[in-house]
Amino acid sequence: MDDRLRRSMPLFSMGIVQNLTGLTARQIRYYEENALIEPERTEGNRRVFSFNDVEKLLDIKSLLDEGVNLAGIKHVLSSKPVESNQPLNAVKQKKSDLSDADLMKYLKRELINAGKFGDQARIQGEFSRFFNQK
Amino acid sequence: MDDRLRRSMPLFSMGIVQNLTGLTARQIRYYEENALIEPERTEGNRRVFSFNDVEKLLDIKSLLDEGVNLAGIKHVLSSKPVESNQPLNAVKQKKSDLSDADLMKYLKRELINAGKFGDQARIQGEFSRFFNQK
DNA sequence: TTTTTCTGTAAGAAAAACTAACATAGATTG
DNA sequence: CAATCTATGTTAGTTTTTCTTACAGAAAAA
Repeated sequence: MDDRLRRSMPLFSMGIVQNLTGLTARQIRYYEENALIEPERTEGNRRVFSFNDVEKLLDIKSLLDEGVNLAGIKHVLSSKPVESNQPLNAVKQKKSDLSDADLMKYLKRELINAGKFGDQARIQGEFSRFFNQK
Repeated sequence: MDDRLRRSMPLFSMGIVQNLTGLTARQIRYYEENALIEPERTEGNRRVFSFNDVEKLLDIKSLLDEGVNLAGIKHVLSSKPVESNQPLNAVKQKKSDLSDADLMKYLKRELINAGKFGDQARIQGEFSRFFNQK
């Protein structure tokens, strides 16, 4: 639960994600169009990506490099060890009587265990993916 | 080292940081103006904040809540990495341009918060700092 | 060959972010 | 007390970033 929330928290803007992944905006939007990712939106309709999204984009990238097409990638991703494919909205639904502010507090509280990020045990996790790009 | 890179990596746009910290853009810019943080810039001059920046902003926020002024906060932040090991004299030396009152506030705060900041945060890493705010 | 897939590019619009300037309540200082 | 300083709000005008939509084309698939 903690993990799912943390990973689906909207954090990164389009520009950042382009830098992080090396993908173009066009590609990223196309993958969204094909339901491979579901970034949140700001009030003004700007995309905001989560760890989950970025991680998926990196997966997509490397699978594309291997010659897998989008249809194949979609299958690979959907059969991936769950963690969380759920966008924040799904969580929001469950807590439907919470205001956004309350949800924020809730998230922050729930994310106490985010220290896992630094753990050796999670060396395959998203952080190493972000920062050990080759 | 790897850690330092990660923590100083530019990741977050202004809007995200406002959400993450609850501070206004005006405040954030003002703190930068006063050299409390040094976010990177995009080619187009937009700020891009690191984990470090966000963490500092959260520190600033909670110190402000405690009544410490920016001058005091500046000193607290600059001495933070070694806060618990630093002998009083060294602190006093470093803070020679602080008024006695400010120094008093600073010291009091250090005592009161001896455990709040450092320990848990140091163990769990920056993420818990982000999301464990109250 | 024809169609589909994936990405590029361009145009126009809107959001987000920037700087600079002025305003001000609450502290601090003389 | 008056003057100044601090920290933040607000507004205006500008620039950057992002958005959608549409058209184009190479490569792969049918």
